[in-house]
Amino acid sequence: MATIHDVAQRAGVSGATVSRFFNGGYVGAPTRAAIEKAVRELGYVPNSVARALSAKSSRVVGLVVPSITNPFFPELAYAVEEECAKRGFRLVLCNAGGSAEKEKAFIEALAAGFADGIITSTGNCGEAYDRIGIPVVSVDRELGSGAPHVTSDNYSGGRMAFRCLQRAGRKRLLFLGVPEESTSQRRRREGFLDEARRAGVEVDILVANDEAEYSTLCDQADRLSRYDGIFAWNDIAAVGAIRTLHQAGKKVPRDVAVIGFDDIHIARLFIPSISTIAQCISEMGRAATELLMRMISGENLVGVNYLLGVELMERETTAGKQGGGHETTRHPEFGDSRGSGAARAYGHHLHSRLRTSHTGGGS
Amino acid sequence: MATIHDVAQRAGVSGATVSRFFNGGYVGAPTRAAIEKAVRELGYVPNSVARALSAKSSRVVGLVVPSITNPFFPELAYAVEEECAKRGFRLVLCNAGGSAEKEKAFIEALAAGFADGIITSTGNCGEAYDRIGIPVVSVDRELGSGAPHVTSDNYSGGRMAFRCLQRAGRKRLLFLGVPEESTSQRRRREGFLDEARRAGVEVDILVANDEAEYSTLCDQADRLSRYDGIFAWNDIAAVGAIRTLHQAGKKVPRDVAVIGFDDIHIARLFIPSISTIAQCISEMGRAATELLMRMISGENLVGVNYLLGVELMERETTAGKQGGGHETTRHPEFGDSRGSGAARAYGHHLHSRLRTSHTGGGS
DNA sequence: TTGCCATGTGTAACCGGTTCCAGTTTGATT
DNA sequence: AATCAAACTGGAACCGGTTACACATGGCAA
Repeated sequence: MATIHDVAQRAGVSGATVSRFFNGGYVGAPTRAAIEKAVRELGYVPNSVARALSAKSSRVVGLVVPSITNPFFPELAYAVEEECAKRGFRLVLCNAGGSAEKEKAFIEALAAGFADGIITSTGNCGEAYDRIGIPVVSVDRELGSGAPHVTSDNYSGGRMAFRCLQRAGRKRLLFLGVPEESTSQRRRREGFLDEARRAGVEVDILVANDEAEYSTLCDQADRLSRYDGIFAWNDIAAVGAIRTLHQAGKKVPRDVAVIGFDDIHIARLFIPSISTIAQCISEMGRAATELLMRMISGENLVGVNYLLGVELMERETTAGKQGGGHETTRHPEFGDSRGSGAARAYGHHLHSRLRTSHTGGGS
Repeated sequence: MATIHDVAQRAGVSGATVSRFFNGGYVGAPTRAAIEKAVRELGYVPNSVARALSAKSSRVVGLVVPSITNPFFPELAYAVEEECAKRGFRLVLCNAGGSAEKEKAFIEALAAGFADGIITSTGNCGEAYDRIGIPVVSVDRELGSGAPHVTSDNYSGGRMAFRCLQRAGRKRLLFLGVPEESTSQRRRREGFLDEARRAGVEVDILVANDEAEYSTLCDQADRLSRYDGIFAWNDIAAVGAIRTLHQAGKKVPRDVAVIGFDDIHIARLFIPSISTIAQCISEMGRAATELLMRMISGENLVGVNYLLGVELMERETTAGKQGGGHETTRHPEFGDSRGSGAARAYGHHLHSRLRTSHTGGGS
């Protein structure tokens, strides 16, 4: 690989001038032409590592996710990457895979000059984010520290899920979660339980082993069959539940209604199509990236948080017991409303109304 | 952030000694203790950028994918990342999103010192990989250049797909593809068509607009309904086809049988479960990484290619017209057999038999 | 005693850029 | 004509590490 000095020599100028040629400084027209020629002939591309060392900035953002096989996270990564690219940043996807050890290693590596900032959707080792010296924003999770976070209104989503199942005439309800308790899962469950309590309905909780994501929960078929309404904490779990019920000979939604959370692509395509609480994933990615960029520019955003509205996508899996429509119905019951489902599906950028909360003091 | 010089000063030694402390060289016991103490007190972590500049190696591998929302690629990324991590390399996921421009930018950035090697599953701008000076391995695609590639036996897979539909008693067959013609898609189609020709069966081809991945192909419902057997070039397309047929009031597999390709997680969970030609994604990732690592170590592997066996996973969407079993049946008709479905599902590492072909001369 | 090797440490050059500063040339202003 | 600023360029320091080399010291064999 040619270096800046090779170019300089060939063009008959100094390295400093070549550097200015690339970074915008005084360069005379003849010099400029000579450098252009040398660059072309040598196929010179500035070395990004050397540049990063000198600039003390790599223009790289690290995104730490707990899983890459749950489509929610690739969809999030897509949104973050888009927004980063717009601002000339590159995205490095780090899949912690549920291992706190791996996550810690990623954080350390990212902080060691590798990245200018971190967006994380994993909360396994919150303390590790505290003293690393580069900006951190969390999305879909809350870190213990004062790092800004972007989350959906999970609590309202939980309430919506309950009301949806109730409208479908369901009485014996179950919340289906996983062992690692994220703030997101907790909020969803609390909303669901609170709304049930208010309605005087009892709800059971089942913590399924999530070790094999996409698991069919086979060993839990009997358990699931006891209910006629299930709120799965995310869409992947909903798919697993529906599949399990199917294999146990139960019909969804006739015997059991199921509602998920996230509105990943597959929810709309599944047969029966899966009712779910939609998060605006692209907006989450956009907002998180924006916050991070502001922090990288030096702003202090401690305690600045975004809370995004969610929306009920009522599809086939929560049809009423008497049968019901097959069309998706949108119900922005609580929180702010969001853009239309069609727009989301085609990736348009929605600037949904945000609730910005300041829970801590910026200095 | 503390530098190596801060540590050196605090420990009362030179920077070179601290460097040796980290990289293994002669360091006396008392010196070692002093450095350890200083490192701990300062929370020192070596700067990876400076290290990369000096070592002329970043220990980073770039993985370029054409899409991140098709679960095949996250599953591949997972496998590659695992293998990289084992060897002390980090993975950078680059989502070209079908844009040749974006892909080119990624390649250039990766080659500019950012990465030590590239694994690509995109073939949009093959020439761009030619003169970049770092090792390149392609997976699931073939580059024009002599870069080693790891692919599944797509041709045999196409033949299996035909035989599967034929066994299910289907007569009016369709191949469902997308406009961007990858070598993978071509091989699958050719295998399918050749086997059909051999059997004296005519087959139609439909090139669906893939712009919106996960599209329901709504505008094509009439067209799809004309057939009673569809071979979708990948599982995502199969999901789209099944959904479209469902909305058009056609039953799968009663009216139309559908078979996909890849065996992504959702294929097994979908209702009806989707028959598909399984690629051993984890093995593809493992093999590609291994080849790349060998190239990074200096080996010349021009023309060394891996061809991995595929396996028919016969599920519900290709049940016979008279109805049929609901269980998955495995059919390793052509090519080498692979590990059991169960093992795959749980992510065990299979060392499937490989066919290694040498199509060019290493020097 | 001499010589040699293993061990331990510091100095300085280097990786490939960026940027401050100083110096030269040119053109416009007073 | 003298002054000054703008345009242009090179030298050298610096970013934070690694490593070749020189220089100690001490133990052991010849």
